[in-house]
Amino acid sequence: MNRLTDNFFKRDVLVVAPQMVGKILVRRFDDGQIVRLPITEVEAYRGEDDLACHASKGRTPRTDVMYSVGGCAYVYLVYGMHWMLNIVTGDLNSPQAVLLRGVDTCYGPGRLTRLLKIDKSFNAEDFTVSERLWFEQATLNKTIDTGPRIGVDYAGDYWALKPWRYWIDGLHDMTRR
DNA sequence: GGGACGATTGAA
DNA sequence: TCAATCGTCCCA
Repeated sequence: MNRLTDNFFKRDVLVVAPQMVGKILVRRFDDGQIVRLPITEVEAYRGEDDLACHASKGRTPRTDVMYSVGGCAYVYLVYGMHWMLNIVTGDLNSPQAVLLRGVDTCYGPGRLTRLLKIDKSFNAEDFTVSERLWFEQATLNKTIDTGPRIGVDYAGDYWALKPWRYWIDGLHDMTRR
C-alpha cells in the first residue's frame, strides 16, 4: 500500500534524495516474510559532470542502468565484497541515483544490503512493480541534516564537498567510529 | 592478459 | 591503521 510510483522517481535526484529520508524500504523475502524499514540516510549522485558519480566515466555496461528512467535499482559491488543499493532517478538519459546508506536499526550501505539479502540479481529491479523490493510513502516529522558524501575524496574538493548527503537530524554520530 | 582502484567493513 | 576481495575499466 502507498507504494511510491514512477512520477516520484522521475524528478531530479537533488529533489528525490532528501525526500527518500523517512520513506519506507520494503523487502519481501522468498519465504514470504516482509520487512519494512524507515530510511535514515541517503546520498545523491548526479550526472556525468559529477566526478563522484560512476556516470562521470561515461556509459559502460555497469553504469548503463543509471541512464534509464527513474524508478529502478542500480546495484554494484565495491571493494570486492559489499553490494551498494541505489535508486535510479530523473529522466531517460540523465544518469542519477540515490545511494541508500542507512535504515532504522542498520547503518551502513554494505550492512544494509547484507541484512536485506540484496545482490547483483536486484540490478535494474523495477521498484514500481517489484514483488520483492519497493518503497512506501511515509510522513517524516523530523528535520533533515545535510553534509558531504562519504568516501568520494577521489572526486576532488569541488564535488566531494557538495552537501549531497542527507540524514535524519540527530543520527549523525552513527557515521564515525 | 595485466594492473590499478574502489559510493566499505570489521578487526588489530 | 589495515587487510580483505573481486568486478570493472583502461592499457598493451
